[in-house]
Amino acid sequence: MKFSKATNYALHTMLFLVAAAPDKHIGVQQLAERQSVSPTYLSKILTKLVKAGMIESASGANGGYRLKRSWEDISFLDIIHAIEGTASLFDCDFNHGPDCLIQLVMVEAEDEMETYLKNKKMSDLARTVKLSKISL
Amino acid sequence: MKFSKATNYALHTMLFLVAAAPDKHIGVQQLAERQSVSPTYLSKILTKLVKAGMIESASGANGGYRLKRSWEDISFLDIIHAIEGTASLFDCDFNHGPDCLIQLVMVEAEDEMETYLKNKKMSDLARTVKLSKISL
DNA sequence: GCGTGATTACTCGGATACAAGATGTCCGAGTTTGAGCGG
DNA sequence: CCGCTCAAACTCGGACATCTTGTATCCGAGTAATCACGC
Repeated sequence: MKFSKATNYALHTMLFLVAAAPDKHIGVQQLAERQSVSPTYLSKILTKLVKAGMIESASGANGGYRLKRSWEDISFLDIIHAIEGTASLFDCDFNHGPDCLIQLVMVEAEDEMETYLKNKKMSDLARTVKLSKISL
Repeated sequence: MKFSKATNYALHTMLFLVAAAPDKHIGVQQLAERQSVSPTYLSKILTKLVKAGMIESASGANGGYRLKRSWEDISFLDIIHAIEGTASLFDCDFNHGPDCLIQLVMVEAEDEMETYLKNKKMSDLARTVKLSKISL
């Protein structure tokens, strides 16, 4: 039970894009270098974000990744779901029927976390970054 | 990012003990049979709960597991922590210094879930079970 | 100067390798209960 | 009826096998910009 490193990479990449370059194409190499990951691996992760519609990629020289138009509303939850999938964190696959009390509690708990993450927008965070000049 | 099956087994076992037999020793075989797990594997899981001080084991004939005296206050979180460990779900192990904004958000989100789970006591759930006669 | 082709700098996607953790099994050792047996 | 021994039922813990998943690399293919060259 841990968030994967891939999620960490995705979150940091998105925060960087939102805070530093909302409209420019940034090459995977540059993005990977900041986080000490191999470019090919990061590319795999970012492909998921592309499929989720948050960013778009341009191939060829001077290519790279760029935010899509509607990036203002992207939340932490969006990114996490894109990387980790949307499946429930807990499944009681016994045959108690669908109303396993434990399952209900766990799903509730998960919802608590998710609503928090849903309300945390990347753009809010980016504003904080700019104000306090924190390095990414 | 998923809760392990072991957590599921642990939660169900605890709920069963609290709801059905708060003071008797129950053999691992019987507990394992209910959940279609091998007894040796379940025993490994329950050992963790023993070390966490929630239940105690008695060896020998008619042995088994039994709740400890102070079982009234056991929460979901206690059990989950005993099985999954108490480490944070997310760690940004870059060298941004300790105040990585993303890390802060994720820890906050985790706290949301944990406080919910901390307030869900097993004994509350057991009461519901008895009232509604739901099968475990 | 202008089109055309080659080169370069990129991303994309599949195949593959590797490591770690979750899951599950096996077996020997220790422990308690209870039955059997002899005095 | 009492006490001793022994077998049975049980848990404990370590060692091991297996499976899945996360992490990462490699490479061939495709694509867009740019450069070079010939007309």
